[in-house]
Amino acid sequence: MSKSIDNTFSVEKPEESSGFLLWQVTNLWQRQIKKALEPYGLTHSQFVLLASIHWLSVHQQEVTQIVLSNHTKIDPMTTSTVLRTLQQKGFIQRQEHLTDTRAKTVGLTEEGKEIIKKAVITVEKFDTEFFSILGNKTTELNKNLITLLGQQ
Amino acid sequence: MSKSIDNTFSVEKPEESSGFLLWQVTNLWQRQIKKALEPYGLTHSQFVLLASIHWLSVHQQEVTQIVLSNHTKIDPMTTSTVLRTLQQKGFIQRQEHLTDTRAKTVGLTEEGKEIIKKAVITVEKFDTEFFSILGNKTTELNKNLITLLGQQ
DNA sequence: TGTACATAATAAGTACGCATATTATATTTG
DNA sequence: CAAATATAATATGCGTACTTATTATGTACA
Repeated sequence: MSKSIDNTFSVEKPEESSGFLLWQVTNLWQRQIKKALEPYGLTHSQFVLLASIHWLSVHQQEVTQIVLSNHTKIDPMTTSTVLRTLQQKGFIQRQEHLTDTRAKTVGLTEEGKEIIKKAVITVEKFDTEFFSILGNKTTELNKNLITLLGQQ
Repeated sequence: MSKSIDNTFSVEKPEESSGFLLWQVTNLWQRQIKKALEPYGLTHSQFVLLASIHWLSVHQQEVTQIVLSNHTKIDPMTTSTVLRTLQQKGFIQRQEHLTDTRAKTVGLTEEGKEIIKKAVITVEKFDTEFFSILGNKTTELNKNLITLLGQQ
């Protein structure tokens, strides 16, 4: 009683696997946010790190690369690389940590502060638009995503 | 009536922006599926392309790189690059299209067929586990993701 | 028929995202 | 205190993911 010639796939439409959908939506979102950030000369990862530095600076004493990595879930190596780029661009400064000489304290420059404030507005606007098609289901989506993140 | 020292962010917890959540969940998923596919020596993109070639071969006459690109939403350049790797690994073969000499017809080798059948089982199992924490909310998530994909 | 436009594939280049390994320094524990 | 262990940052290298530009070929239409 085969429904099709081939039985490799357990679903008739592999396009409807959650993983495949998640991956495709993220790629779509990434592609679009990349465009939205173009005027600022920032990539998405650069934006996330700048925004997180800003956020953490307001709420925490010392912002190290590891703290940033944990907060953004960008792996430490990528964090290091991206931060160097941001330093070259003049948006952040890195100095030795006061007590832990292994660590580096990261902070925004004035230029960095200016650009991230504008970029955050752009990204928040973009995000609202991108997810607006869901209407009140957005909360539902967020809840499910948070649940999935909870798996670690 | 400021709730915090800084008002750059419109939400108190930027961690709860849909975009940021989506990106983080996808990164988590990618990291884990990478591990799940390790025994096959396949990356996720390679898996997606192999699975799509298999799927489309069963349902369509000629599978070209553009058809694959449209189906997977992997951009044409990346598709080209990844397919070359898959060819080197001996999982696919590329030959000139019968009527359109610009195009290349892509097909699985016997080895490719064997490995993708096993890999699909692994990935479907992984996906089920990864999203199982959502229980019956998975349908809800899929629906929302499909809606978002509909934006193009 | 020829010319404008579209399409398929790829070259070259930038930037993640992650794995593994290394260096330097902290911290823990016997 | 010294040895074992953990942690912070980075060098190196692979594999996407995408941009812009190029080559070659197909198609439409005046």
